[in-house]
Amino acid sequence: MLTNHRKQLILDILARQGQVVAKQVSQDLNLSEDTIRRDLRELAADGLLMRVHGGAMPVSPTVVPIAQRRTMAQGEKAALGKAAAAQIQEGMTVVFDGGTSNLEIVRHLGPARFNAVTHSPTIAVALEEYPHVDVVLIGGKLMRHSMVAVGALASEAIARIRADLFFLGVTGVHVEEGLTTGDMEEAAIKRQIMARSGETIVLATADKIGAVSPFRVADIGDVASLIVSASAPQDQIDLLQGASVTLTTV
Amino acid sequence: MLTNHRKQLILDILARQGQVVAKQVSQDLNLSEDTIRRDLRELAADGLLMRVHGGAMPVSPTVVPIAQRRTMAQGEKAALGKAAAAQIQEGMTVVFDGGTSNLEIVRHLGPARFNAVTHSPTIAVALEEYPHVDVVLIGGKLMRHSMVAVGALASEAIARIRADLFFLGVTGVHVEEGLTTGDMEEAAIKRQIMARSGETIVLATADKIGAVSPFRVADIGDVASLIVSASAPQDQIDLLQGASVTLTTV
DNA sequence: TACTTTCGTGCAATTTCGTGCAAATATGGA
DNA sequence: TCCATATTTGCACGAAATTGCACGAAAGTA
Repeated sequence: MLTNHRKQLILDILARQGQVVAKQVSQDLNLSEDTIRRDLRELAADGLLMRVHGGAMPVSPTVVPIAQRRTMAQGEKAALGKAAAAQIQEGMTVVFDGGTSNLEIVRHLGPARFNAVTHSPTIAVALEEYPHVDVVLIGGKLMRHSMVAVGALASEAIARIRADLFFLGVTGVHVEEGLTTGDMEEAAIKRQIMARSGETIVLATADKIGAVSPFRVADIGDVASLIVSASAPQDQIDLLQGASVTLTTV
Repeated sequence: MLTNHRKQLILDILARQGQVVAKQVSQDLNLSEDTIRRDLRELAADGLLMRVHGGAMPVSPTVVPIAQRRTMAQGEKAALGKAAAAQIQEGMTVVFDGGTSNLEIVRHLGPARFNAVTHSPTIAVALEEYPHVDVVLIGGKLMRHSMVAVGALASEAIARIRADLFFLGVTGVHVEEGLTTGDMEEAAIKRQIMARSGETIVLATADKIGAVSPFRVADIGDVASLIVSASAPQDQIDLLQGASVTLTTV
């Protein structure tokens, strides 16, 4: 590993997350903390960041407009994405379903190295900016509106995968009708990925709670965890709490 | 091994991986580190790269290789893309390789209905806005910088395809060295797609004419047509006209 | 205050760098 | 063809850079 390359990496992390933790980086790169601290000192001497106890912060808010905008404009989906991204641990294999909610997870990924699997080219493109994440793309016929690969090709590829985590995207979350989506092919693929994954997590914005779409993917009890927006109607949240699922509201 | 050839190779590695490690290159090419270091020194003197301890980095510290290439040769690529898009006929099955040139083809697609196949999620996303085009995505392990799927998964999927047309992307077009690219896996996939396609068309911007990258995809005579920028050096164009290939300059 | 974590400095081990030099190879002219 | 010259390559060796560790100081936490 080249020193300059490592420094760029540190600046990348800073730009993306708004902070750098020396210990974290040293573990990620498998180097001593001394080395990382030396880098931080030198970068600080160049005015590229500001040292703080434990790591570093951006030198000024305007230098990292991207990172700041992200933390400032935290809409409902961004908050859900952040909570979901926190579930990803070093070394995991994680499947990302398509959809804007899952895209929001990718936008809030931390520094953990893991293997990503997705059948959504949109998600794959978004993952490009994380050099420490290995990406496997699932191919197949692309659905027109949802932009996810389905069909026999996708099915075969998924059969080869064993994942730890699956972020499932649905258009309806209903206590009795379960998790539903608008296309039969997509529902089938989602079911198949669930079967190949250790845990399934569903992100649901307020508008999806209590909604029902034509095709059922699974029952609510089939997923390990449900991350819902706290802005959803209280009565719907109460109903979900009756179901046998870990409910997280953000 | 020619000195200039080796230097070109080093620049290619730099563009592809964003860094060059002297030790690594010397082992790959079975040469002493001294030789590689000398090359690096000379390339640095020409301002083509920046020396760092252990190897070299791009001249601009924050340059992302793929992003750089995206902004390069804007008008030239658009013209090439337009000419290539005109080759697509109603009902065809067309494979799009990755790369910015092929992205430009997608941006200039006409109204013809056809089936698109691609192993590049970037291309797939760009195809979304054409509702009359059916898209099949080829999955696999995603290469870091070029963002195309490779490996066994991709290979198996390609084996199922029969296409009429293949828009091949390469980083080097040389009369004697043929069509070359910077990664072995990618070269293998490209070859396989060629074998499954009726006709192969190569788009080449001026900077690729006469260039040679480490891994050969095919000979120039193996492709049906070559669409090159008229702004390429005349002597290089003359050389290509001697080859047995349909040459279109735009 | 007591305890833990992080910081900075000095130091030694390792890696990489630059230069000089000699051998091998390529070039060019008689 | 043969010889002189220029270029390229590999090696040796001292210099410089990088890295990890030790240890006392400083900062943060309860």
